[in-house]
Amino acid sequence: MTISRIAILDDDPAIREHLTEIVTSCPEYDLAGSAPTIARARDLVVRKQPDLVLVDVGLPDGSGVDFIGFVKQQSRARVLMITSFGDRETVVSALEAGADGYLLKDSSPAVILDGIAATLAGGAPISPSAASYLLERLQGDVPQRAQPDNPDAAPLTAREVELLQLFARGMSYKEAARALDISPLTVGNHVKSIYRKLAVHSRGEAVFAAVRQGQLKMG
Amino acid sequence: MTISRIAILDDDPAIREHLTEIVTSCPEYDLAGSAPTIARARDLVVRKQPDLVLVDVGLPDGSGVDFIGFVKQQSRARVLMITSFGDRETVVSALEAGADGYLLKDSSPAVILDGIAATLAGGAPISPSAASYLLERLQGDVPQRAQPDNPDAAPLTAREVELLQLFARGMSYKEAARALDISPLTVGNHVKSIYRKLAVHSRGEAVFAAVRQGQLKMG
DNA sequence: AACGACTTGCCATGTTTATGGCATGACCGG
DNA sequence: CCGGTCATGCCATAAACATGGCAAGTCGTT
Repeated sequence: MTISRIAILDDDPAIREHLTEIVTSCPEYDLAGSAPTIARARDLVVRKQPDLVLVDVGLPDGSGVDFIGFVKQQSRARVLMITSFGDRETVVSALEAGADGYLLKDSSPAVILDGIAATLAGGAPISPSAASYLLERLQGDVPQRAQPDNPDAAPLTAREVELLQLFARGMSYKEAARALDISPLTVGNHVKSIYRKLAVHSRGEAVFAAVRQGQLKMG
Repeated sequence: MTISRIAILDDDPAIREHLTEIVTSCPEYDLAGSAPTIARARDLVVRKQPDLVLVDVGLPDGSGVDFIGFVKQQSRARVLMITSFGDRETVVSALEAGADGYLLKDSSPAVILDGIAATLAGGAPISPSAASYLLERLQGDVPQRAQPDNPDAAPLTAREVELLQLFARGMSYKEAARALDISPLTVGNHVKSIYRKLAVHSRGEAVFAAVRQGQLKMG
């Protein structure tokens, strides 16, 4: 594993130093540079092409959020927000802009190091209080259809899902049977199971129910 | 601050014990109970009304994901997933179903304790590798697979969509006809139009195609 | 070894679909 | 006013489907 090169964007000298220490204390990270302003950070990113940029939000010459887009456009660097701004607006807009993680500044050095490692590994470290805004979105979009719970609960078997896919693509019993190399009569039996599990009585209803429950994906 | 009461749902006795130790080692948490199956966990949640439930995904009698809805419906407990299932599908569906956090089982006891505290405090602890799936959604801006566009492009009429909805809910021609107060024979004519427009030959295929094209919504 | 599940196979019967063609009235844009 | 689309209606038929019951072999779990 090669050494990862990290850049820092924060206007507070004390915090820059703090982050610098955290980064350089780790043998597998080098500091590619640190900048107090977005303007200088642009330079840094373009010239040094770091692997990861730690970004604050409140900068003298603008918001760190606006800087994210630049980074993503000009390099392949990952972006980890480390800031004290924990409001919904900032969190969501930063992540929408392409940030790969969002840590609050009260995070311990250990958490920050973990976060850096996770980001470089393709993960997305997000402080719990920030993540809750994400969930609001996700859950808000989907108004919670809680199923009335079939008594005969419904995990379809692989075979059954396979059949539903064929039906969704328009196959008849006979065609599906040929596709799976089984008897059309067996297809009928699988269909019985599917109908029982989904509590339905036709292929149209079954396909719909399966899609709704996420047991049948579209491609 | 009163003591928080926590319940555990996990089929592995060793893990139950592990989590029990973590929870009870902390003076501000009590163990409200632990269950190896969804069935027993339902009981637990209803009777003890814990403040937080730690839930695994792979249970003998179903997926922990399906259990989330029950918890949310029957109590005000928060739900923290602690599982080794880190795949996109599971993560997203769990969080959509209402989970308040998602930690992978390789998390250290300290991380789990932090996660429990954060969840009870209204936060949403999410392991970085799981959170990356959330960001995909947010940043992906819904990539919207572009359709190859049928030559006989297909805006279904209101009537046709109406019919498809009834089919998706399992109605036969006759039933749909009664529901719409038209002749079953007319239903057949609408079906012909639908099939032509969607280029399909069965209700199953039609429902699937319509859902995929966003012309048929689920509810 | 026994139990449950998934998968496979068959029979039989009544119902429903899929698809062709043909026709009327309403309505809208050119 | 004419052409097109929409919604409505009817006839007919071969094919496919929905559903019941029955059974054997392979699993993994108990």
